[in-house]
Amino acid sequence: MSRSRMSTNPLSHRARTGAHPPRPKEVSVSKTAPTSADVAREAGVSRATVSYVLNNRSDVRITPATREQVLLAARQLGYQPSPAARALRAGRGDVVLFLLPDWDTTGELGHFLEEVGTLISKEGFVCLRYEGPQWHGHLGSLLGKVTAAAVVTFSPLSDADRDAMAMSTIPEVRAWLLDGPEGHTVRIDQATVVQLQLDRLIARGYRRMIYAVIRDPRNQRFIDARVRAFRNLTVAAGIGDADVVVLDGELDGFVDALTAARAVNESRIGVCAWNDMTAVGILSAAQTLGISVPEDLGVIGVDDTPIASLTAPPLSSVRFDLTQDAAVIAANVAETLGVGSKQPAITSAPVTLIARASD
Amino acid sequence: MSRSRMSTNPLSHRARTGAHPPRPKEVSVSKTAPTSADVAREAGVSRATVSYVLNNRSDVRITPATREQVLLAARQLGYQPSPAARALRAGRGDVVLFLLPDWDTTGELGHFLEEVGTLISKEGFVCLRYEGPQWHGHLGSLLGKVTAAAVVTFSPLSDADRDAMAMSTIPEVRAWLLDGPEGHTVRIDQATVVQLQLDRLIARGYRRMIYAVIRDPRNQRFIDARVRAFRNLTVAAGIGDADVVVLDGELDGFVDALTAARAVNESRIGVCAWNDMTAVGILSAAQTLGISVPEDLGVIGVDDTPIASLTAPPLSSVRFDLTQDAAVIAANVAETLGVGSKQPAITSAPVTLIARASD
DNA sequence: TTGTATGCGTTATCAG
DNA sequence: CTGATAACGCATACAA
Repeated sequence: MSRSRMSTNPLSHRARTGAHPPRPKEVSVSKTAPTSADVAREAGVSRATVSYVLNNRSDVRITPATREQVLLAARQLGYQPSPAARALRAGRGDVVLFLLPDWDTTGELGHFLEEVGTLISKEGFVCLRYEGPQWHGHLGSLLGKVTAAAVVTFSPLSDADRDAMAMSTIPEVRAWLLDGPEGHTVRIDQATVVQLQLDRLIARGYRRMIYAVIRDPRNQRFIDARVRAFRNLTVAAGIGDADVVVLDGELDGFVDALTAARAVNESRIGVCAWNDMTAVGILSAAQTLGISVPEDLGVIGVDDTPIASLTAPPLSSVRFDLTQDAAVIAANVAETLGVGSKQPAITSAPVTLIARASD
Repeated sequence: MSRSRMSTNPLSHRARTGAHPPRPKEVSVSKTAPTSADVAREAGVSRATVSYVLNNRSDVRITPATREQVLLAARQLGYQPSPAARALRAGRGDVVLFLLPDWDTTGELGHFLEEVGTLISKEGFVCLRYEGPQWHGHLGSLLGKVTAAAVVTFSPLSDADRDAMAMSTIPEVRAWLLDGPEGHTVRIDQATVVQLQLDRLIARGYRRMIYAVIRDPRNQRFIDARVRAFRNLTVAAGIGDADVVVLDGELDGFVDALTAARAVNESRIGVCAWNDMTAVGILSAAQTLGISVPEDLGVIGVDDTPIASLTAPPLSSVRFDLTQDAAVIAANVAETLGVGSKQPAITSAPVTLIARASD
């Protein structure tokens, strides 16, 4: 564990800590935030009374007059309780930390996160995101800087991070969209996604299938799961002519792949695309080669992104809805935090196919 | 009287606190995190010494032996300093809060945010994002829950939020990508983006221009700025036949718009698209209508997203690079935090056109 | 060089 | 019902 105190200059942040310098206690415009003691003085009561009023506790009875005094003083001074002091006193903060993998948080996943955040905020907590690849391996440092009430992870942590997490007393809530073996975690069933694509293509008369995916290390785990599902499902469906093509993000590669596939034989090809962008590449390659969609080739994307409505022909796509899962995660967090009331049943995300013209 | 009664004795600290809550304090597996006092006891030194060693202060000299003792004890106990206590003591926390508008943080903007985060983390702070539309109007509540060292805003705050910000003692750093009038803030010059599109199209021989944009309230301010630039620039370039079409995200609308444009006359049309997705719509509409690109119609997108390489033909696109701006913002934050060393010159984001086959 | 005492702002407890 | 006061964990002048 890194015990380095980082480069924080010990002198600089002494600027506002009034340990030494004589503090001019004036009601006038001062740069230091007012404390509950200031409010108490202004209202002519004790600090305890201020605390009682501001936290409006039901087990203590305060004279309405006193209460008003306190409220007024607090408003006048613009009093805001110090989160640091509260956290120190309470033993935990009000921040729920989202540890996001290097995923694309646009679209459905973004909604999911927002939904969870909204739900949790109802319990008086605030959800902050730590995003990008930067935090990997530095979780310990992070936890040393922010007083978190809980950490929500969306994928397994690295060894170092897991250790840091275990070392701390902060609870981890797992919202693993992929890796959860069972139970207390959300699962998007990747096999269902592929199955919907295949079922549709089979229903439309395709007998020859290709799984097309753009190489992307960020999503490797998801990709692996889907490819596995594709292999299993095609075998189960008795489709012998199934293939997986891995591409990089250039049109040429798509054209080549399609050319090669057509060279084998000219039968109609059904393409299960990893996502909508991959599907766009397939459509473009087909156009380039003069292959007509959906007459000679069908393609179905995943995610139902806005672009699916803008291709020619418009793209059929599989979408999943994480709304229910958001509620599950929020409930898990609430329970972990000891503020939960209800416990929604565990559901798996509804997955549906949005049919458009690409087949 | 009782004032003098309770002197903080490092030894009695634990022993005598058990007045009310009988807290069993064992060295064994306890759920509470170890404190610096625990480390001190374990190492057989005072709390001050522990603090000195752990913050490795240069103005105090510690016996190497003692230092090792402390370090060892800290490691053994898995000691992690409490952020809450540090924040309370220091008067400010180590969290820099990014207040993100409801923007798409994929692509270049995402890189920008990561870059800023990485830079700031070098100064010992951590950047957390508060994302989505949810926080608008609730900034006060947020600031009451997290001990932030600074808040970085990317667009103007609402009145309520601005008041809350002003009420607090937390400094606001403005990284307004669009609204900054001048000076201390980052600016993506929207006019330059449009200019690059137009220059290219003019160079390729187009004399009739259309600005195409997909309706999106989230980006309205950016859209307005670009449309304004388009109008000004086409007038300045002596292009009389310039038009702006606002679409929603369905292919039909694109087809209709292009049909209408071709109905006026059959001259070649240059399309400045709001972004790559809009450009995809244009390409699809052209394909649907049998208009060949780039022979009869040219289109240039913005953002140079991965999809630009996957259309048929591949899409020319304008990209901007916010790396330098990230450094500027990071420096601003550092300066505000009083930890900054250098002050990079203010630059505006380099904007370039990536030429592909769509013209 | 190390130990002692104090305060940061909040809340809980208990005596008036 | 109110007032005084003890912690929470850390950092640091100052004394030894």
